Amino acid sequence: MPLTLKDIAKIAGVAESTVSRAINNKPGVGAQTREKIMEIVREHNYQPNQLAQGLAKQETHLLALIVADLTGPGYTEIIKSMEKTANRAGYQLIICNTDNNLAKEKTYLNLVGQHRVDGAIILGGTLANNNIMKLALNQDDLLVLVNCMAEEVLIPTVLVDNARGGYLATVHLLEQGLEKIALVMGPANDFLESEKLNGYQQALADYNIPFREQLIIKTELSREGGYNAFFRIMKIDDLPDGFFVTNDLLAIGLTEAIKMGGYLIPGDFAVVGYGDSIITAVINPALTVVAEPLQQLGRLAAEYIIKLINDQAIEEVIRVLEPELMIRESSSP
Amino acid sequence: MPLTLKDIAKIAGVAESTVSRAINNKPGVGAQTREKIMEIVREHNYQPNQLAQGLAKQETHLLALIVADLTGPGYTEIIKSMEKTANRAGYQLIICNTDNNLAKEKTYLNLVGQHRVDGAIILGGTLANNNIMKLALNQDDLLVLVNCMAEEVLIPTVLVDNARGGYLATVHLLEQGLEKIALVMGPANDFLESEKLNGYQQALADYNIPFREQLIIKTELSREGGYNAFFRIMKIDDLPDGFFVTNDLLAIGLTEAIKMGGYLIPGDFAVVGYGDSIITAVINPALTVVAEPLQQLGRLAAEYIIKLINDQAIEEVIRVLEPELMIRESSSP
DNA sequence: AAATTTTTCGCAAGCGCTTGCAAACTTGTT
DNA sequence: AACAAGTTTGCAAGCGCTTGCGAAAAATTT
Repeated sequence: MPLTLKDIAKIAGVAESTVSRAINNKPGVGAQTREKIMEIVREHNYQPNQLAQGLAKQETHLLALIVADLTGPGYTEIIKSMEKTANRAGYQLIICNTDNNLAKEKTYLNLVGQHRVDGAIILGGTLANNNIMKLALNQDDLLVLVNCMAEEVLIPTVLVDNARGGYLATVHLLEQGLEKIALVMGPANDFLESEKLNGYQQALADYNIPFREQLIIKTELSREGGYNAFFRIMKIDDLPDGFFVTNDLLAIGLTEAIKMGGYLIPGDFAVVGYGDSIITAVINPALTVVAEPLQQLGRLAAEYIIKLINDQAIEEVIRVLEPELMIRESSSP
Repeated sequence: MPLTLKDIAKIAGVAESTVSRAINNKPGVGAQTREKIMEIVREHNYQPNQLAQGLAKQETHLLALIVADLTGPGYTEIIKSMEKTANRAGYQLIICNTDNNLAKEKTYLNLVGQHRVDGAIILGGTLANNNIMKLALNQDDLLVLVNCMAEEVLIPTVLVDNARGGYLATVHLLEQGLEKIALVMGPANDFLESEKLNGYQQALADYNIPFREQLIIKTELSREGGYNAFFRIMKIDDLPDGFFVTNDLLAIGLTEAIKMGGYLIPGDFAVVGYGDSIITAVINPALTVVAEPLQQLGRLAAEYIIKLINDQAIEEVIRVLEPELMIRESSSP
């Protein structure tokens, strides 16, 4: 079994408290004493027991990362940068994949209450606008939201301006001279999705193109959803000339369907996707997309929660990042 | 601040020890006392402080997931199932992304020594065959390896039979009547990669096809690597008629290069990839691949480490799973 | 050289929980 | 009714660390 503080103290011939202060380089230890202690610590490769440390200081240096589905688009990129930032500040991330399962969500949210973690980050999903949140808030747990929105309550949040993203995508298509732009999106009860719709509508308005309900296809966020969406839209009278697709899986399905129908991209239909996942880059043709600053999302989220833990002020409680249009083949003139 | 055991004890009018025993449903508590206590616990929504619990019991119920790069192919799928299994057994996973950085690797491996976690899982990467491992082993830390191999030392490991995978892929191409099969792979110092090469050679031997060194292209595991590999191989005298590519990024680059060169897949060149990532499924043409049982990998790894922690026996210290060939368009006759 | 300030260090309590052991209480047996 | 055997409960120590406070030692002042 490993050495304890007490052991080191005995070896050094000083009190535990002195060793503790030396290690955490706190004042109140003489220079030579400190050096002697540190020497012994190095020599024996002593590692403080973080559990005991945590208990004494009432902190775990652990953060819960609550996410509905780890395999979500771009999540690993976000998480990587989150982990990096957290780690630099001495925090670890623990994975909480909820599978959209209410019971698991509750359990995980409880980690904060159990003093298992110092704070939690909720990444994506619809958990945030759930009534669970209120429970969590009662016990003034520390939370940060990433790429999702809480209703009613105000929680520090980092997200991308999806309305802007929708606007950029739509304007881009309009600028190509297209006027009949279809929007293929996920369920509208998802805040992120409805924002994209807003951006789309705003763009149409700015270009004086009338909004046509027919051109909006709401479907599940999957490849099949995208595939079927195309054939659904091909049944309307006045066919579209361009597509704005709000999700990479949808985009894959849609492009497959278009090609299956014998049409050309961007010749017959221009397509703009959302999210700069590798997938949208490798399909043929490479998709023009609205790209999100994934690393920044992760970094900011980590910074926010750490600030919260350390009682530091947060500049903007709702931090909105700008998306960017990446023009590739699927929408070239 | 939340309630403690002491508070509950006071409310119930019993000793702390009794509450503790009741909560952990240990024997030695009368039925009615237990019920009364549990009632109070529920009513006040008491949650034991896991830090204190851990300190007293000398366990954290935390597992370190050490991975070189979270965005690795199929990793999220593995991790998801790992997390699920661990969670069912009451363990949490903490993310340790090393970025192939030696210092970070050391730090993370130390987590075990610091009593920060009960055990660690190393996923992929080349950390395992590093000399760091010996350090880790000194202190009889609990480790499990997934999709990587340790040299010299024997550590419980779960991996896919990559030789078999290479064999399956090559035989499949041979069965299509092809005889000049190029192998595009990553660095051969990676055990997984060299195993695939072994399988490839075995297949050739079984079909009495002479092995030609020229047909082996070793490159970095990236899209560019795959792209360049094609043009490198097109310089040899006797051109190949099929490709076995050991990595999805390589495969993307390679197929791009082939198409760029004006060739058809599978008409001019059949291609078989490795790893059933969504990427290989969505590119055109959809790639025939050797698929790995990702979920099983994750589940077994979690089971292994938990067994180790609980001093239970592990059936097979090196557990080898079977890959499977998924035939799609890129290799159809 | 004495008195004062400053620095260095150790004592002991405490963080919230578990657990061995002994005390108190049941129950059953003769 | 008395005692053995078993059950239920509480006491107290301990897990490894931090930290406020007072004592001892060193440095500074007069």
